[in-house]
Amino acid sequence: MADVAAMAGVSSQTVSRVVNNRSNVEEETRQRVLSAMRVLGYRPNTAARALVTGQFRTLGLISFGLSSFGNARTVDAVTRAAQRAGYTVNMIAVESQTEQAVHEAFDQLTVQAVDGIVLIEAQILDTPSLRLPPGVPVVMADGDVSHRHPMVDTDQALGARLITRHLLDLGHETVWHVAGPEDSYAARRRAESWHATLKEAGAATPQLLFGDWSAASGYKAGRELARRPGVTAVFAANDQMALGVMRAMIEAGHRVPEDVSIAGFDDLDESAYLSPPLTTVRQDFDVVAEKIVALMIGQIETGAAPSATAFVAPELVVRQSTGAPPRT
Amino acid sequence: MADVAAMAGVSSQTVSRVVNNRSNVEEETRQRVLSAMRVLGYRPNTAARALVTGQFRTLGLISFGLSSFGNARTVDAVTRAAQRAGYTVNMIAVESQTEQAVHEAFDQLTVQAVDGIVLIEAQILDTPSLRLPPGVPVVMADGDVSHRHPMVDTDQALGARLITRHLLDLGHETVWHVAGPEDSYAARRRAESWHATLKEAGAATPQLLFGDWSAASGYKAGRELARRPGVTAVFAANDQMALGVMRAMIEAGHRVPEDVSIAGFDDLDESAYLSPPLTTVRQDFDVVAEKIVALMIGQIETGAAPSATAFVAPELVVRQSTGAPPRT
DNA sequence: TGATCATGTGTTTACGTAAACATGAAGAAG
DNA sequence: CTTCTTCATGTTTACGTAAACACATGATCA
Repeated sequence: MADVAAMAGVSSQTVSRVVNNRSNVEEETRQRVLSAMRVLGYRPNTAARALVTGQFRTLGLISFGLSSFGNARTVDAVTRAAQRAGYTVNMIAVESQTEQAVHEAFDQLTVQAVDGIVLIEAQILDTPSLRLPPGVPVVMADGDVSHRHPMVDTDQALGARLITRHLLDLGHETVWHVAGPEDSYAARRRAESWHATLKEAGAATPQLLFGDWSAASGYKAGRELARRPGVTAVFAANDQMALGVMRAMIEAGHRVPEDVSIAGFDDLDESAYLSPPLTTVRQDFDVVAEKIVALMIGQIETGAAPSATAFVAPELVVRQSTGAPPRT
Repeated sequence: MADVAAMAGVSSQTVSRVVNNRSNVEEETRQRVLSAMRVLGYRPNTAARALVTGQFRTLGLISFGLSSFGNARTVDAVTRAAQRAGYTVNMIAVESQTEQAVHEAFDQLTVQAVDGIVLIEAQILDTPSLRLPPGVPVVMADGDVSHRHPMVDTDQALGARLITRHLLDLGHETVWHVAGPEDSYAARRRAESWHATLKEAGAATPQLLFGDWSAASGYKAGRELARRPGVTAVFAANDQMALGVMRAMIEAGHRVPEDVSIAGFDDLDESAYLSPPLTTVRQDFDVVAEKIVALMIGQIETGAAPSATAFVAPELVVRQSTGAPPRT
């Protein structure tokens, strides 16, 4: 910076003003500084800048890994949204979903310089015990509404209702559900809404099965369901598990959708090309990410901590894995 | 830090020594400082530390998005490997795969403070024109061997050979190939190896089809192949495209694998649960990531720029989507 | 015994930037 | 014509840390 200043024949403070686009610099001087910057290949030193401003223009992102499609899409979308807002994303993948691990991640991020933290796919943690570093804004991309941090999420309840109603409307007497892990808010909300929708419709509420979002766990649940007579409709809490259920059903000799209808949740890019193509609920991850980043930046720049909660509506996508129940 | 020093009755320099685990601090003093740190909730300021050391303990990661499974797995694995090595990862998702965009990403990362840059899924760029900022180590996770940067990758050629040989050994006269995009090194290497393997075996070398890694593009290619008589074996350059090909074949009334064998590349978690389960080649992303990070950190800490290239062997996974050709 | 050395600690300084304050010149208002 | 503004720019300082150097103290060696 000193070199640039010398070359342009101004003080370093003027260079700083040009770099930060301050108004009170004469156009001619600005040009002189800019060309000196170009010639010398000047790059501002983020560390020094952060030291003096206390801002890093970086968001911390804590997630539980990218193997689940939903997480990967959310991480991707948040990263892009943050970039558009001029922020960089510092990602931390937490191995196990324990409070201890999340805690360490927070520590690492606040030690590492971030202006705010986005927590994705929050498992159900004893959050009061998570003494988060004060002063660091947090936004959750899943989690309990009662948290003292703003939260943005797909309207899981609406999605589950849409898919359950769709199956009931096709004439199925009831709908079985393969839920996500018990300690996931998203999984819980989907399951609760499925249950409520069945009750509203006066349908029986079959026993819940649990998976861990993976196709393997869906397959396991599917084998159990395949053995059970009278199962004509299954709603899996995500597409990966739906895929596993479908495989198990087909292996057991059931036809989809003639003998059993199967629906998922997420709408992977691949889901339209499964055999048969999967009926599912599409989440708009981009909109969720936009809102997360907007809330985040609002908090960072105003200092306020709005306790806002935003839900984004998902959309039912009917394909060929669901149909009318077999006539008995 | 000054507060901690005052509380422990030492100089700030001694606190610094404790924080950095220097040897020459008396045990008793160390304990006094540590407890003062705990009491005051002291967190070192990364910006100040980086300013004075010139190190950020952060890796920049440039990728073209997480929608392709291979990328997502690589990003995930690199992040975890970096974390184990005490580094944080700063992720940048490049929208379009142009030199311009990659260039901007580099700029953003060097302005943002990183010690090194990992470039994933490098498209074929006119790299000489990419005047990368000097002094910042770069490791590529795909790309041309001739680059002046170290590269780590799965042995694409071996993988393609394994799968092509597998299909030939089953008795197929030849194997069709749906390649990834033309400007991808990985896609090109897989296609070249497929071609060479066919030639070695004296088999015909059918016309190449191209996709863009997505299931949709695989479906499109599959519809074309389904119309063509005599296609008994298809090797798609990744599992997502294989899925699309499979769907197209099934829609066209071909049975898999009785009429046509289909194989992929990557081994998604889901691939074992497709109908039928997909024969594919498993890449060991974790090992690739480990090597990337090791090379990266080696460069950062020694300052040397080894022009190393490491290939990680993939593994053939035979499932039910491939079988003997139909008897004519 | 004195010189040399290792060890634990303190003091001073530099890192690169932006905020706060200071200055001088040109224009506006009275 | 004076005084007050406004604007463009320069000067000084602070941010929090670690490196470099300095200084005691006690141990080790010839």
